Amino acid sequence: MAETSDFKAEPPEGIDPIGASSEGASLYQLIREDIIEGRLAANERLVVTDLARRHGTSTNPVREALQLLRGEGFVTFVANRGARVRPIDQDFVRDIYEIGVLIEPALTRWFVNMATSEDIAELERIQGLIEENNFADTFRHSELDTAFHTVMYQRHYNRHAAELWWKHREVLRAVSRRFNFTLARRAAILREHRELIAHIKAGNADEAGELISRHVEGSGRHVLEQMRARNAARAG
Amino acid sequence: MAETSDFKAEPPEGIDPIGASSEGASLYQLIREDIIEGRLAANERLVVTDLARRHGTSTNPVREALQLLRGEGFVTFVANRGARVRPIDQDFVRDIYEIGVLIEPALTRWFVNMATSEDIAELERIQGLIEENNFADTFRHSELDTAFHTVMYQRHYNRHAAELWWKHREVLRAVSRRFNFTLARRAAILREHRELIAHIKAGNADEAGELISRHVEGSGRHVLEQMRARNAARAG
DNA sequence: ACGCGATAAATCGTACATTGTTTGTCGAAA
DNA sequence: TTTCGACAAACAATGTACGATTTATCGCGT
Repeated sequence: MAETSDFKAEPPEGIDPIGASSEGASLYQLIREDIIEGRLAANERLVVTDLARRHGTSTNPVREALQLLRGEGFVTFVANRGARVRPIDQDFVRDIYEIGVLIEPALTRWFVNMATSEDIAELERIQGLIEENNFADTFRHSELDTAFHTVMYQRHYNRHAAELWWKHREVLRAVSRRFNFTLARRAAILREHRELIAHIKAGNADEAGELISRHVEGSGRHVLEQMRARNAARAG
Repeated sequence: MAETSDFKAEPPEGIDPIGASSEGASLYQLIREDIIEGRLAANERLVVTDLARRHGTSTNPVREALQLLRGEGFVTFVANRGARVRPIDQDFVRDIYEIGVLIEPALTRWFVNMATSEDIAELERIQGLIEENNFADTFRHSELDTAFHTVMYQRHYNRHAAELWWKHREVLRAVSRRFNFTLARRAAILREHRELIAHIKAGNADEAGELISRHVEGSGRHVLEQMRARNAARAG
């Protein structure tokens, strides 16, 4: 499939939660992206009439999209006062990184024991693109990094865990795109990916799991540090 | 608060995801319970008109409730074909138990380091009620057991993880109520709870985490075994 | 038994009514 | 003059009704 060099991260199969009415589905996606990408401010009111006008539909599809987003946790509701954008703040990001630290090692261990040579080739190919890009294009790195991990988690039998990972990843991807990578972090990412591939080749499931745990934790620490810095800059 | 002996499990604070319109909220809860408790069969069609008539409202609140349930994963949608009940089958249950095995130990370790003497007294009180009930009333055991773990996870700083646990727990509670506990499982539950309290008192966070891991895994194995048995009985 | 077309049924979008909330103005008291 | 509160008008959320379009059902003819 993605033989071209422009990578677009795709969800693991069977995850796509869309399927609403054509109108509703696209509305859901649009609003959701606006939230994740930060185009809608934290706690901003989501006025049904406005959204309907802005997207050229009537109010009902908007209302349904908002409920869907509520169920997924991106929107909060207060009775008779409508919807607001759930803030994607440091606590939010920390929470989902910590959950990742708990879940991803298990997914990784399973993958190591199930990996085919095609899987490994694919990982090495993506890793090649990552090193080639070398953080020049932040967006591209973000997509490639996501693709790298998707190869590992894609086929896991625990669809709930895989779906959870993907939903979290979509948020983190958008958040981390807003920042630059420190030199130290760049080096760590490349090193850890290479080390991970080595462990997979050797069939060292536990070592790979350990490594992923540190990888995710380091990634979380890095992003949170950046968020803190930006907040401090904004406040000071 | 719950000084009376009839326990009703309550969610950790700040979790309640309701807050829709008065109609919509209750509708959401009613349909959700019908799914979790198994009153609506797996893959059953959820016809908006029927649900509206049955609950004495118009269709719009139903549609919104269904979207909310979709976001939470209890309902699946196909475009132009409406909603169906997501089956709560063995895979589903296995998936969320496995996630529990990964997450609950971390929540437990944190609790052990934060537990006050009031917390411990509360745990011992609930454990007393559990032993007093001694599985005579399955429903009651289910509520008490949930309350026991809620005491531990309630105040965790990672609200996402606590919320995830609670949502999973609501499903598992309903599922496990459909079965009886084997004598072996009864003994294990009581023993592990007592042992857990001892670890908490001693401040042994890691041991408590280890124990919870086994506790959840054992619980999952037990429920899955029962589901398998019932399925086999139904098939044969 | 097997298409196949008519009919029934359900989803989905639109428009509207009702109810509750927010806002802004006016006037009186400090 | 400023502040506070009552009141009214605008606004927005929530519920209802309805029509258009798609999907499911059923009976008929082959």
